[in-house]
Formats: sequence, structure tokens, C-alpha cells
Amino acid sequence: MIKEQIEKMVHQALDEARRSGQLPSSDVPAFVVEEPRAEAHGDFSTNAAMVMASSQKMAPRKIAEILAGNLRRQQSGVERVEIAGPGFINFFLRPEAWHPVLQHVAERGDTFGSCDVGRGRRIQVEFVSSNPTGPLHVGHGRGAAVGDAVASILAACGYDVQREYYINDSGRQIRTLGQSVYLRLLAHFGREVDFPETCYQGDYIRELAAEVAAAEGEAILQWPEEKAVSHCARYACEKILAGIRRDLADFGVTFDQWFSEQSLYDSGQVDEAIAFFRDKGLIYEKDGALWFKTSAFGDEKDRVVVRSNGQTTYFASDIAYHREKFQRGFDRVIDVWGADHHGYIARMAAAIEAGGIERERFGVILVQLVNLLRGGEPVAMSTRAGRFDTLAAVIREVGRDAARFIFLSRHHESALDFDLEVARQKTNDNPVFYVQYVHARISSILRKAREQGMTGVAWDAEAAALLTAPEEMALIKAMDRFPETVAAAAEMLEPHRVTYYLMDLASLFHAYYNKHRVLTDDARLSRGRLCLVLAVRQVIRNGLTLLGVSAPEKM
RNA sequence: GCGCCUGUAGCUCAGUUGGAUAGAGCAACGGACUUCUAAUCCGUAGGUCACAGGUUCGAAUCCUGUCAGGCGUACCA
Repeated sequence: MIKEQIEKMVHQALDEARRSGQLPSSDVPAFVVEEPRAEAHGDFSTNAAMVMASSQKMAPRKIAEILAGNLRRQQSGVERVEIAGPGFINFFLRPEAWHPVLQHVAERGDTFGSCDVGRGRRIQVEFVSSNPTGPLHVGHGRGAAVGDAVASILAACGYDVQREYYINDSGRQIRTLGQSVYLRLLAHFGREVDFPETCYQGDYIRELAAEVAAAEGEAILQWPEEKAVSHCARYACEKILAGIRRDLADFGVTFDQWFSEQSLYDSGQVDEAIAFFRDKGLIYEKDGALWFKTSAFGDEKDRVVVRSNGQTTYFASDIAYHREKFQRGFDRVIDVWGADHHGYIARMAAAIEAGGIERERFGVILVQLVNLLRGGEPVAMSTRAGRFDTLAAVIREVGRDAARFIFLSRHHESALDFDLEVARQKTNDNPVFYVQYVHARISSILRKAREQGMTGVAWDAEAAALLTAPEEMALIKAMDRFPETVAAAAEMLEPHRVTYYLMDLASLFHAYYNKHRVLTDDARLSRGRLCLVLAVRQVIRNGLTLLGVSAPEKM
């Protein structure tokens, strides 16, 4: 909020300088106001003079002087202005200029950090969408954490967000699932069977087969194979999906909608989509198959939608699905995919553009793979005894909070080493505790304050005016950055920005805590510091909430 | 071969969307608990931002090329 005021001031100075003819050109390139790295460069700095140098045909420092001369900084909190380096204008604020930030945090409460840049526009985030052919593993967990956090962050920025899970309950992999269970079923009843490598190998298939066997008895052996396989497929699919839902719920992730791929076939939307693009001349026949002209929209080659054997491809239903998404009225659609699917983006984007939707309205977040480790050693991905890399197993071992925080502690496009040993540790190696500890510590202070009869946690301007220590100023300035951090995370679809912000704020708080006492003999100072830590706690909580991590009162 | 991603301290990674003297954690070394939670803090040390050009007032950031790693390159999903 302080930064916006400085920006406004610079714009005013610019207008003034142009009106008075000190600056000839009305061509004003975009400039930024930012917080300089070095303290000696002030609280804020702008490059306005430098970016205007060429259009004004003047030396940057000369322009800086003109702008500085036109700044109306009465009552602005700006103590002094310096021109430095090649033409930076540096602003030095009086400490009291920062104190309203605390009041602002107190007033906004849980909504501090939210904004309205989304203006209620509808945006869909589709994530996880794991095939219902086996349990979720760590990689899906990362996708879940990223997708959920992105959705929360977008919602905080004023978008109308919908979380969706696309169920691939159609096609070959479901048929294979049915066959896998059926074969295990036959073995269950003592039949000799070859279990091909192409079938799903996990032990959960055996368990599902045993369940079907218990429910149907040996009578199922008399069924036509086709009927038995599809019965197994349906049963297994539903059962596995229920498990996925449960795992995600345990992870704190819930969806607004579960969308079935099969429903696109049942409702005729796949055929409709193919007919639509065929009419537009974008689908043609070659070698007995139907091809989509994705190459006309930036893809490297055309793609098959109906194979020569008459079966549709996954791409065909995906075209129908994305068409359907936009027909539902979303301004923007974001898919969260595993990074190994990156080759799929071009064709999907092409199909969307071919349907008359602007390319920018479709976004893909690629989530890189997770290397699961234990004490630095890779965890075996699967064994006969069962998988150790399932999301459920990881949550059981390290807890929801640690798992989510670690998944969000890297840029989503870089591979992540997830060490179970570290995630379980309650030390500084494990950043989630470092951040949560701030919340617990402050909560503890507040409990203590209540015991001492200090209930005055309301905003107290007079007391806040006593906050002038460097550590206090650093905390207030950091909190002032929170809203723009959230906004940037939303714009870039990068939830890790919030994670790093929280670690930064936590670090500032722990340093402050070790140097200063909040509850002192000076009642007024104590009240001021309570205002400060109360605000810190609020911001920590708001940030953790966006990441889907709890903010404990005690640890 | 082509395409996408990545390359920053010994290790794991940030880097405010082109800003001033490149940051944090871990590991190493030295310190701080009679106190609101030491799950913490303070200090020391650590760099050819893979490499070479280019763009401009200014590049870790943008462009081109080279090298290295990962992934993709189906009438699979």
C-alpha cells in the first residue's frame, strides 16, 4: 500500500513537469517503483528517469532532478529524496509513515493479502486428474499441492475459481484395469493364468479381485468373459476412485467438480466436437484414420483423433472436454500436468485455438517429478509388498502440513527431492516448522499477555508510534509486501513465491524475537509490540492458509 | 535430429518479471537460554551466475550460438 502511494507521487510529479514544460515529450515508458536491495538506497526507488532518457532526449540524472523538484511530498511520509547512481530517485521514509500498515493488517484480518485484480472473472483449475487405475503417488501429491494452492491464490486475487478433477474412466486403460482384475480373479479361484506385463501389477489389483470374488462368488466364472471383465473394470474403477478421493481429502484437497471422460461419450459431445471441426475443414481422413489439422495452429504435425480401427484417441475426448470447459463460461482454463506431458501442450493449445478461443485463455502448469528419498537414499518406487511412494504413505509418515509445504518449496518446473527423513524432522532443515513456529510463538505471547491482563489487542496508534527499532521496521516493510507477493504468485501461477515470502517473514520475526521482548515493563511499548506481532501472526496465517498448511497455536 | 525445461556458493535452491555491491537454508567453524517456546538467534567463511558473443545508461534475467543434464518426440494415456 505504501508503494502505491509512492507510485502515485511519481506520476503526479511527471504530470506536473510536463504541464510546466520541463519535460518536452509526452511519451512515458513504463517505470517501476521497487524496494532496493541495499538499505543505503532508501525505502523505495524508481527508475523513472532512466527509462525516459531516450524519449525525453535528456540525461537521466537531469530528468531525475526535474521529477524530484516536482514531487509533492508534504504529508507523504517521505523524509528526503536522493538522486543516485545513473539516475535512480531514492525515497527515504519517516518510520511513522510505515505504521499504518499495521492498522491496515488489523482491519483487513483474514482478507489482508487479498485483492480484486480478478474482478470476479471465472477461472478453472483442473489438477491431479490421475487415471483411476491405481493409487495416487507422491508425484500426484505435488500436483495436488500446486493446483490447490494456485486455486486458493487466484481466489484471493478476486477470481471466481473452480477446482476440477478429470476422471479418465474411458478407453484402453480402463479395459486393461478390468482385465488385470479379472485375471487375478481367475487365479483367486485357482485357475492357471498368464499375467501379462501390460496389466497393472500392484497388489491392490489382487485385493480388488478378492473383493469381487467375495461379492459374486464362483458364479462369476460362468459369466461371458466380456461381461466379467467390464464388471471388474467398473468395480475397480469406482473403488480406486473412492480411494483417490479419500487420499485427497486427507491431504486437504477437495474439488468442486469431478468430471467423467465417459460422460463426454455418453452425451455425444465427442462426436459433436469431431463433427464440428470436420465441418470447419480441420479434420480430414488419411490412411483410414481421422486427423486434426493442429499443424495449422502451431503444432509440429497433425494428430489422430480417430484411429483406423474406429477407436477414438485420448486426444479426441480431450478436445471435446476443453471445448466443454469453455462452453461452461470460463474466462480462463488452467491445466496442471506432469512435466512429461509437455509435448502435449502444443496440440491441445492448437485444438483450442482452432475452436476460436484465444490462446491466452488456456494455461498449463507443468509440475516436475518428485524424487522420493529417505536419508538421501532413493526410496524404491514399488515392491511386491506394496508401494512406499503413495501419497497416502507419505502423508501418514510426515503429515499433511510438511508434505504440502515441501511440495510448494520449489518452483514447480524444477525437479524436487523429497526426503522423508528431513520432512519428519522438527528442525531448521524442515522449513514448515520454521514458519509454523512463528505462529505458535506469537500465540504463546498473546496467551501470556492475556494472563497479565493485557487484553488491548486493538489497534493503538499511540503505542505503535513507539515501534522504531530496525527489526520492527523490517517486519512492517515485509508485511507491506505480502499483497503484492500474492498478486505476483497469481499472475505468474507460482505458489512458491508465497512459500519463500513466508520463510523470509519468519526469519525476520525470529530475529526480532531473539533481540526484543514484546511484554515489557513499559505498558505502552508492550501494546505497540503486541500490535506488531499480532499483525505478523495474521500475515503468517493468511499465507499458510493459501498454501493449505495449518497455523498451530501451540507446537 | 527436432522441441520443451534446467544449469547461480561444497550441497539444496531463491532472485521482486532488465536495476545499484548476486541472496537464503544446509554442511564447516565460533558464540547466545535464570527471560514471551533454543523447533530459535548472532557472527565467520564460501561466487568466472555453465561458456562465448549480442541488445542498452544497466543483463543471473532478453536474443543468438556452444556445452552438459532431464523430459518429450505413437493410429498410448
